[in-house]
Amino acid sequence: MSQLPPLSRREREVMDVLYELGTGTAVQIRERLADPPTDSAVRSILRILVSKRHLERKPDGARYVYSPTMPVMRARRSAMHRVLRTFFGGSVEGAVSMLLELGEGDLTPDERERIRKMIDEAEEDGR
Amino acid sequence: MSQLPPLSRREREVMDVLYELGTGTAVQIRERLADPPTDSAVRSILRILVSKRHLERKPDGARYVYSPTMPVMRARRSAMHRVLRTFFGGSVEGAVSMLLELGEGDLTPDERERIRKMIDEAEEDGR
DNA sequence: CACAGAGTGTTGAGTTTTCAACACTCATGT
DNA sequence: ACATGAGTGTTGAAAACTCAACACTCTGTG
Repeated sequence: MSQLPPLSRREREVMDVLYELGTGTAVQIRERLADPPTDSAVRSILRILVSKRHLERKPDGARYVYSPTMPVMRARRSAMHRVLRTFFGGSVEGAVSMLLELGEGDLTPDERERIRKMIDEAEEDGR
Repeated sequence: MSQLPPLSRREREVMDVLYELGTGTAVQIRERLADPPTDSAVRSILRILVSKRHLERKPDGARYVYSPTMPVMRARRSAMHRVLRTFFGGSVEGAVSMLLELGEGDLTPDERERIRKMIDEAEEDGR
């Protein structure tokens, strides 16, 4: 896929936080970690992630702001693809069904309409 | 969520294989692993996963058959939920859009119809 | 029954992760 | 200028991971 070194558990957790946040400082990231380690532990992990090319960082005044090197879109695609294959045997129908179930409640009529429209469009593009 | 001990990288890979297969022996699992370790390494991991209660095993003649302790449905739900939150900010619409894109090609008109129907049903259930 | 083959269990060691403690840097306020 | 606070970097050691080597168990076949 992208040939980056694999991640340890903590590293993955940090990446998840950053994909959720888009961008963040060491402290912001620490705040979001389950069972948070110390400050310096978080920074060690961040330094490793930078060296593995999973993250990049930019100075912002006195501190650093970290962000994923892999574009969000690609990460999204690959995360969803993995879940689709692993847990739904590749069945889009099954996966959508689960999503609708999860979204039950906070799914507006508006959204539903747009989803219908997307299916229609898929119909046309579909080879 | 379910309070099981966290997984290492290899352990997660093994779990993924078993969720895809449903059930498998040490050798079957090894065959499916990327960059496969030795036989005994796989069994070490399996033993650890059993002790962590992520897997259970049943003797089947001379060998063991391993399977996840967490029901597939629950694992599916939680995997999809994580992706939805982490990569799509909770947006069902965004996630469905990605799925349709991924499924482009092998999505039959039949399936599309059933997906439409699911949305209609979600409409009624929707609180 | 013995033996070959397929599968499993255990041990111990090298490697990687994880982290606390401590030192540093840079702004800001006094 | 100096103290303070918020942020960062480095180190080294404990814990966890990964695995090869070897020993074991079971099943079927001659």
